[in-house]
This record gives sequence, C-alpha cells and structure tokens, in this order.
Amino acid sequence: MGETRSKGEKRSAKESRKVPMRDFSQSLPMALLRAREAVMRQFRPILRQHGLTEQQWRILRALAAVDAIEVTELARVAFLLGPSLSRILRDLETRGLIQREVNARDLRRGVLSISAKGLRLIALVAPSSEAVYASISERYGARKLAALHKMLDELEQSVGPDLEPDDRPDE
Amino acid sequence: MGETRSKGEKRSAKESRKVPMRDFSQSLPMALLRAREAVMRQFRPILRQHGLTEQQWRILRALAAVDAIEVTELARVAFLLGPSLSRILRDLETRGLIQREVNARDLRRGVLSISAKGLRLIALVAPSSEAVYASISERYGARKLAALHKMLDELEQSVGPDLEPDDRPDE
DNA sequence: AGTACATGATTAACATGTTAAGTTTCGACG
DNA sequence: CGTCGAAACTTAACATGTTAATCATGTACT
Repeated sequence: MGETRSKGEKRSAKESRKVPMRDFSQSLPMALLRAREAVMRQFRPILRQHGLTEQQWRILRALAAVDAIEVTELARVAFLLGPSLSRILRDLETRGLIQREVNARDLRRGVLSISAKGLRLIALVAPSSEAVYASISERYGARKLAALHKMLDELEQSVGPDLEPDDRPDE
Repeated sequence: MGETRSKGEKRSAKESRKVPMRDFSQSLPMALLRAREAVMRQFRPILRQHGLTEQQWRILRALAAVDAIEVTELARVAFLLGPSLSRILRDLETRGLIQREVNARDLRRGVLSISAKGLRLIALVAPSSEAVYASISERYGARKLAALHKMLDELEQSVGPDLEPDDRPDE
C-alpha cells in the first residue's frame, strides 16, 4: 500500500541485493498465512458488521451444529486453545449468545449450548458468509478447491499427526 | 491433549447428533489454519529455544537478505501489520539484533538493517530450521509441496488480488 | 478415609492481530 | 511562506495466540 515513488526508484537499499527475499515466498508457513489472509479478508468485514470476530463466529457455528458440547471438545472442534476459548465463552455468555451448565456427573466439565439469540444471529450472518464462500469457490474453481482441501489435509497428516499421548517421542 | 479414555467412549453429548461439525472440516480458512499450525508446531520449539517468536524470526530473516530496508517495505515483505512491526522492532532494537536510522531525504522513513549479533543468531538457528523444512519436504513430497505452493498462490490471486489503491471498488 | 496424581477449566503474563487515532514530516499550492 | 492533505510511522485499545501456573474435581490405590 502506498508507493508514491515509481518502480524505477534507484535509492539503492532494496535493489542493492539480489531480489528482496525470494526465500519468503517459498516459505510454507508464509504461503499458508498469505492464502488464509486473502480468504479471511473477504469474511472479516461481514462478521465485523455484526460485532463478531472470526473466532467468535467459529464458536457459534460449532455450537449451532450440535445440541450441546463440552468445553474441551469445543476447543478441539473450533481449533482454539483453552485460554482463548475461556475468554471468548465468558464474553459470548455475557452477550446472551450462548448458555452454559455443568455436567452433573463431573463438575469439572462445562456443557455449552447456543441460545435462541445466538441462532438468530447466525441466521442473520450466514447468507452473506455463504455468498462469499460461493464467490471464492466459483472464482478459484470448485474442483481445484476440493483438491486444495485434500492436499492440506494430507500435509497435516504427513507433518505432526497430532500425537496421541501414548506414541509421543519423549518428555 | 490427553485422552485417558479410549475411543469407544459413550458419554452422549457429542454422539447425540450427526457428526460433530463436518462443516468445519470443509471450511477453507479452517483448513488453511490447521495446515499452517501443523507446520508451525515443528518450528516453534526451535525458535523458542533461542528466545525468538515466529514473527521476530520472519523479520530477522528478511533483514538478513538485504542490505537495508524501510519499515513499510519490511511490513510488506514479512507480511506484518504496521502496529505489530513497530512493537517488534522496538524489542529487537533493544536486544541489539537490529539497527535503525532515518532516511536523510525523508525523515519520516526509518531504515533498518540487521546487526552482527543478529546475523550470528540467524546462523545459529538456520540449520535446525532448514532441517525441519527438509523433513517436511521429504515426508510430504517435494513435488507435491511445489504443487501446493502453486495452488496457494493461485488462491491468493483469484481471491482478493491485494487491491491497489486505484482499482478499489468503493470507499 | 487419605493421599497422590490426572484431568477440565480458568487465570496470568506476555506477544501479536486488528482497527482507529495521533504525530511528525513531505509535497503541493495559493 | 503558510496551510492543507497525504504519507510513514507510532500509540492506543481491545481481542486472540501461546505457554505456564493455578484451582477444583475425579480416580486410583493403599
């Protein structure tokens, strides 16, 4: 953003070497981050209009798909760490978008469910959200998108198979 | 982490519906996030051992590849937002890993470069980092990895082409 | 029962993401 | 030369990421 100077600038700092950071374009984490950002840039404004962050939206969607769910399980499904989840749940509960109880058989476990208000909010946001997703799918190609999903899954598998507590190397 | 219970658990909350959130696995942002996390899980411990965060490492790498670079340009290359970059630069400068001056022709522009100490740190971390990358490349397949990179780039292009200030729809 | 350890969840502390507002410096223009 | 708007950062404020520590409850074992 903001190249007041034209490309032919001869200041000397960035042209003084090969190409400024070809390395980075080849960094896998960076490539994934950039791609994700490009996608999220489409969604964020929509969520923001409804006072939701990306993570809050993930949680509401997750809760909407089940009858009830425990905190740990929600963390796994929504791919959030415990501390983040705790803070967000506190907020969502305050806003009346979700409800929480405790498992009678195990008082440590919190049981969560979405509220009517939460469901109404989802119904309000979903159309725009799905429209954006449809647009992406159309522009990129549904076939290609499916292939990408597959490759990402496989990457996840070949790298860190999310070690079970048993087959862990050390520690 | 920590499933003491075996897979056949019949607690009831999560089995009470179809499948807990098949939707999410199909969410593109989620898939990208999960893949990236799987990859980063391999790198974070290494960086951490040297007192570096992922972003600090990105900045050092970027600075190491050029003679000097301005703040805005660094933000673009390292894919960081201005505010984050400001904070990190302050810290890295305090630690003596980078140096900063000001462009004599334009006092608004800060000019950054890596210090000898910063270069030594990079030389120290790079081997482990590259070993991890090689491992990933081997396990996933170099060919496939290249294909993934290509698809991610194309996704970035087809979705939000990083609008230049001119061809912006509205606002 | 009593102790020791594991588990579920929250809190703490620090770093970054994200948007808005503020500061300083440029550049153009009257 | 003054001022007005844009540009380059920086600060501010709030939300999340990340790791470690804390708390309460469960479980197993003696």
